[in-house]
Parts: sequence; C-alpha cells; structure tokens
Amino acid sequence: MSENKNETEVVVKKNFIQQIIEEGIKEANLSGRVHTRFPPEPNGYLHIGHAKSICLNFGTALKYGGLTNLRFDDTNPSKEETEYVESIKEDVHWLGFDWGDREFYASDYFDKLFEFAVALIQKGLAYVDDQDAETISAQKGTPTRPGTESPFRARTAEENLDLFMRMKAGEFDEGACVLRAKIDMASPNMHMRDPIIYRIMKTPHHRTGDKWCVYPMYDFAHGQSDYWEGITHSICTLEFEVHRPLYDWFIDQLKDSDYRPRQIEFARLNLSYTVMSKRKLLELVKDKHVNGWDDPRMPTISGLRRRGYTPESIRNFSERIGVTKVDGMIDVALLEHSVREDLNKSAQRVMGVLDPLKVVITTYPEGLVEEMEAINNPENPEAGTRLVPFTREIYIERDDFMENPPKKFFRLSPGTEVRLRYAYFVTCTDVIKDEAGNIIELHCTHDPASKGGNSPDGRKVKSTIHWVSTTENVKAEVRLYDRLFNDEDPSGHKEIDFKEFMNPDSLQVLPNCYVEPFVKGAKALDHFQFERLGYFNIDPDSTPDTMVFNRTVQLRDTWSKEKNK
RNA sequence: UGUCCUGUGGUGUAAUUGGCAACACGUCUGAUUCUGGAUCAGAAGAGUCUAGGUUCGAGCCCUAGCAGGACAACCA
Repeated sequence: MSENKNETEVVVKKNFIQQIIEEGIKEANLSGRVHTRFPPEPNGYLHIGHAKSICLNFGTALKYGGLTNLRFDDTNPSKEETEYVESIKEDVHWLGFDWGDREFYASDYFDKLFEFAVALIQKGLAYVDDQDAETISAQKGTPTRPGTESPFRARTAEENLDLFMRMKAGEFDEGACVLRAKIDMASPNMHMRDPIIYRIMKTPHHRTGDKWCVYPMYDFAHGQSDYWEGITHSICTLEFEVHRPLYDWFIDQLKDSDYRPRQIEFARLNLSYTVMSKRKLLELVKDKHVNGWDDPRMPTISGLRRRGYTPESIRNFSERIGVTKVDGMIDVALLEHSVREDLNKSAQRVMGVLDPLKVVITTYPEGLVEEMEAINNPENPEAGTRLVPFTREIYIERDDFMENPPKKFFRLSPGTEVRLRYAYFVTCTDVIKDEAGNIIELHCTHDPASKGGNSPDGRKVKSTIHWVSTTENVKAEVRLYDRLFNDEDPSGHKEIDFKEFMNPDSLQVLPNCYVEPFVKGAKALDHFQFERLGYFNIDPDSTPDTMVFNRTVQLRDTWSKEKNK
C-alpha cells in the first residue's frame, strides 16, 4: 500500500460483508479466519468494476488480518489467453495489492475436479447425457414451469463411468454428450435442474495444452476451488445469487469437516456515462471507436492509468462508494472527485497554454530573460519552488482575453490590469487583428514594480492568468478527453444500441500547446497540474521531441457554470 | 404463473440493532486566496416504496401489497 503521508483517510462505516465477517468471528464458525480470493476469467482486460472487487477482496482480508488469493477462473479454453493473465496481474499490482505466492488457476484443479466428478457418478449423483444442447435446454423448462427428466438420467453408475472415461479419452465429438449433476428437474431454481458440469471441448488450453478435452463448467469449478484453497468468504456479484444453492450443494458433497466457504454477493459497479460489460468494451476496441483497451477514455484499469488516475484515487473511490446489494448507478463525478483530491495534494504545478494567443509586453526590454520563482505545490511546502523564464513575448490562453467582456469576466480585456502569475501586472493597450477580424496578438504594458506578482503599493487586481514564454518553452501535444457517451446509462435502452449514444467529441487533440520548460525530461505517466486548467499526465506516446499530455480531469470550474447561467 | 434479491435527499452510503434520519459527492451562499483551484464557514434538499398493525416510541419488528433486478449458454 502507498506510504504517501498525504494519504487520504476515507471514513466509511462497516458494510454488510464486514458485519457478516464479524458475526462469523464472534460465533467462531470460521475460527476467525478471513481468506478471500479475486477470481477473474482471463478473457479480457480489467475495468473499474473489477477494481471495486479487487479493493473489496484484498481490502477486507487486509482489514481482518487475512489473505487473498489471485485465482484465474480458466475453465473455458476457447476464450482465455495468457496475454490477459499478464495484464490482470499487472493491474492488480498497480492498484497496490499483492497476492504473495498464492497465484492459482482453476486449471490447477482439473485432476481433482475430474476425480470429484467420478465420485459423484459412483454415488449416483451424476450422469452422462447424450442429448444435444437444444434438447437439454428445452427439457430445462422455464423459470415458471418445471423441467422434464432426460431419458439418460437413469443410466447406471457403471455405464456413466465408462462413458465419462471415454469422453475424457476423446472418443466423442464436441457436443456429443455432457456430464450432468443429478439433482432435481422440478426445482424452482433453474440452476438445480441437473446442471451440466462437464462438456467436451477440443480446444487447447492456455495452460494445460491438449491434456484435456473435457472441461468443468464454472459452477462445478468455483466452489470446489474455494474449498480446496481454504477460502472463507467467496465474494461475487449479485447475478450469482441464484447459483448459491448449487455452490452449496457441491460443497456438501465434497466437504469432510466443519469448514465450508461461504458465498456472499454484492452489487456490481455501474458508472454513469459509461459501459462496463466486457462484451461492449471489446466491441469499442474491435470496431475502433477507441484506440485500444488502454485508451484513456476507457473505464479499464489500463485506460484509467493512462488517463492519469492514481491507484490511491481508485482505492479511495472504491472505499467511498461502499458495498451493498442495491443495484445502482454511481455518478462519474465521484470518481473525478477522487482523482482531484489525490492529485491536488501531490501534483507538481506547472504553467501550460493550450490555445495560445501571443502577447507582446511593449514596455519590457527585448532579449531579456528573467527567472520568476514559482511554487511547486501550494498544498505541500516541502515541494519547494522552481524558476520560470519570462520574456517580452509570451502566450496566454485565448479565452483569458475578451474584447467586450461581460460583467463577471475579470480576466484580461482592453484597459484592464491583470496579474501574470508569478511575473508582472500587465494592462492591455492594443488588440491586433488580421484582415478577417480575428485577434492575432495583444499588446500590453507592464508595471516593473510588480515583479514577482505583487505591487508595492498594495494595488489589487481582479485576476491572475497563466502564461508561457514564446521562446523559453516546450512545445507539446495535449489530448483532451470528455465522457465517451452522452447518455447517463448508454446500456439502459432496450431498443437502442449503446453506440448510438457515443459522444463524437470525446477526444480533442491540440497539437500546438506550450508548456514551461520545467516538464522537460519527465517520464511517461508523470502527473502535473497545469494551473487553472486541470490535471495532466504524460502519455506513453510522448517522445523527447514531442511531448504528449493527457488531460486527466479539469479543475473544478465555477466560472464555466457562471457563464452558462 | 415460480425461485432468489433489493427499495433511505439529485447520486452513493449510514443510523450504536426500537429512541425524533447522519456522512460523502453534487448544488447554492459567504469568507479567504497570486490557480474563478484548494481551504474555511454556512444553506437548501429525504421523513425512509405504499397501506395497515405491534409499541410510550418504527427506517429498523409483523401483515398485505407495489416497484425494480437476477435466473431458462455445453459462458463466467
């Protein structure tokens, strides 16, 4: 975990999972032990929803002095790849959590799982069904109508065992038959109607190669894996609620002591203005609506990292949103608040001009370069100061000037005096335009006595604006991001595809920006605050010749609200 | 004509397990400020899905409803 002494303590009351744990400790059912697991399927990149689960599993264990395993739920070789395993490990570590040497795979248990299936067959609790998928599905009935039993349900243990061995030996084609648990076709819970537990797949597995051609289903692997790893609290999302009786049923068949893992469900994270399903995220990537899984607009952990989010901000966010069983929608504003809060304390301040307008200080000597002392981080005096070069010609932000300002605009306009941050008071004397009437340059005078930013006569100015020297600077490309979708809940419209709600202006590239020289040599992912504009970090696309910055998030901006009144 | 889960300010969570609903984000004032940021002070905003009941007292307990969600992959 971060040792940052600025670390924010987010105070949150006990959630329902912690209450369950504490009751368990009181009753000593689990001898006070807490052991959780984070069980991703390696079939895609992790997103902010997984971050919630990671923080929950690792965070809960940490709180109660327990352990957390990382377990890859790799029971479906047709979807899973090693590439995803690596990215998942990187993301969990980046978030600040460590699973020690407890890196497991459901595929570690293929032998034991197979043995267990054999044991069920011998107990008469599993059978091989030769029917095709459609038939089996039809016999399942509906949620409101009971299913009917398979004609193969009554096969003898000997016959089932023989068939299952031959399935394993590869004698049958994919789909020819499956192994089913024999439970209750009339159960009101669909998952108890003789669920399929093994299917034939002649696809090589990313870890076990072609050793197997039969693979266990999720329901037949998850609880058993929990059991073998000694998991006490198996935390998963709400949609598995109806699986719990089956989870418990398998463990009942398996357990030989008082110990049993307990499945606890919580509501998955829904964030406003984004989509969270792997399928939809994959679609965005494949159809090139974004530039890859780590596009800074993506809600993936790799995307957020590239965007400039910090691990601590995500952990705090996760703490703040809490954990319940209520399906809701969290406002992205809360996520944004979490980064601002963290970056405000830690980010190096710097001046950068995104939309440059040239200003000539007509009263300032040509060729002179003065070094102005600037504060690196007002929230942290220990960060010290730096020198920013000031010259006769500078750039300011185009929208920091208005020729005909409204009443509440107190930046630069003809005749008004403003402060150039850490430099001088200046007054605009001339507005230079091209033939089309566009403002191309401003002329200002300066008050030499105000050097450093204060006038000895105590005179006040309404506003302070940022600037960058036209000669002493670093040229940069800046990428501005906006929400990917214009709709609060793009997936929430039954008849309309989520892509219909994409924001066409979610990416804006500004190729001609200027930043003060201080940023020279900064590394990819380094964070800065561009004063008055927002938090930015260095994109990995950055080269020593062209620096590329991503805007993580804007500063809070009461002026823009004022404007829209 | 099913099973399971869930209903608290705009949003998210809390309420010492029955004691006049708290916190965060957001919103709005004001102070302060060399970032229209941050900080500080304050305000508005729910009477807890509905209707009954128990109780001196109910967001918490009981009954009956209503609303939303999950479940019918050889996905996880």
